[in-house]
Amino acid sequence: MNLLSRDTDYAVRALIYMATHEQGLVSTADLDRELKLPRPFMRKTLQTLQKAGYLSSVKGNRGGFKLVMPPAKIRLIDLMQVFQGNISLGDCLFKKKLCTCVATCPLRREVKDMEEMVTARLKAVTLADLIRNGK
Amino acid sequence: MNLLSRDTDYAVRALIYMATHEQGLVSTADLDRELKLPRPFMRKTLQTLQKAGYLSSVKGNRGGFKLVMPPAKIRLIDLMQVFQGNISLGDCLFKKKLCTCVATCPLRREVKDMEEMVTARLKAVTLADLIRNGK
DNA sequence: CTCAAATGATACCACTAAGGTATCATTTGT
DNA sequence: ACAAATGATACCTTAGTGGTATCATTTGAG
Repeated sequence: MNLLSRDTDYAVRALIYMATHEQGLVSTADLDRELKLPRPFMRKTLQTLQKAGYLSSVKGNRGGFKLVMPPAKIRLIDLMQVFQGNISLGDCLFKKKLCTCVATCPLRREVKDMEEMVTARLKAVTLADLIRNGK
Repeated sequence: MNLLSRDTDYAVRALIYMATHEQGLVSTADLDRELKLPRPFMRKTLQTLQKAGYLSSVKGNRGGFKLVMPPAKIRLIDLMQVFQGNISLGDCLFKKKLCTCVATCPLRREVKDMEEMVTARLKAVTLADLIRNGK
């Protein structure tokens, strides 16, 4: 299982790079060179980050992306939400016709508890934290 | 996302039923009637539980399954392991050629920490706990 | 002015795992 | 003898993930 999807992972890597190399615009090609990640995928990821308000973009030759949000304000949980939707550890099973059985609801309660622990942690972690811990 | 797979969920339901209705053998048909779950799927699940040592089985007419392990010894994490393999929140991304980038390893560390919180909790919960909390 | 280099938008593709079904063989109480 | 049960196993369908391709548009540099 994976708490983080590939999108989220790549996004974090890209953002860390951009935050620690403040030299104007960074293009997909640059990131490809630096991070060795599949280029078209990364491109899509950056576009998403731009739409979500983390990056500004400049089109045309010598164009690229630029980080426009301070790393301390970029929470891991928000990035996950952008790429993976709402975080939940007990997704679909709730919606279905299951859980009519009272006896198993404690199971759901357990899962819900764990979900809260995890989301609390995710809310606390920012890009700035990740950069700090990486040094 | 789902911490528990359907197998695990069904298994828990079945085991709770069998633990709280100690009346000899329980057949797939019985469980189908009681829990309203897809019968052939449940059957496969019970066979797996049998192979894993939680149930004994009797073939033939009037046959069925019987719980052979005390609920207090049945840990949620073990059931999950049976149906879902080793529990992990940061699976595949580790194995790949990623994570060469030092800067993002703090991300992995975060995930690992959360994974430890969750597994600690899962280890602590037994079928007996779930039954107790359901009353 | 032209062209290459970049993003915007979007459609498409392949693979895998999860959830579920079907079938045939075997056993056994009635 | 037969129906009712499990054992074993193969198959199917679907959705999500990871990834590619394409066309349009913009723009700095020669």
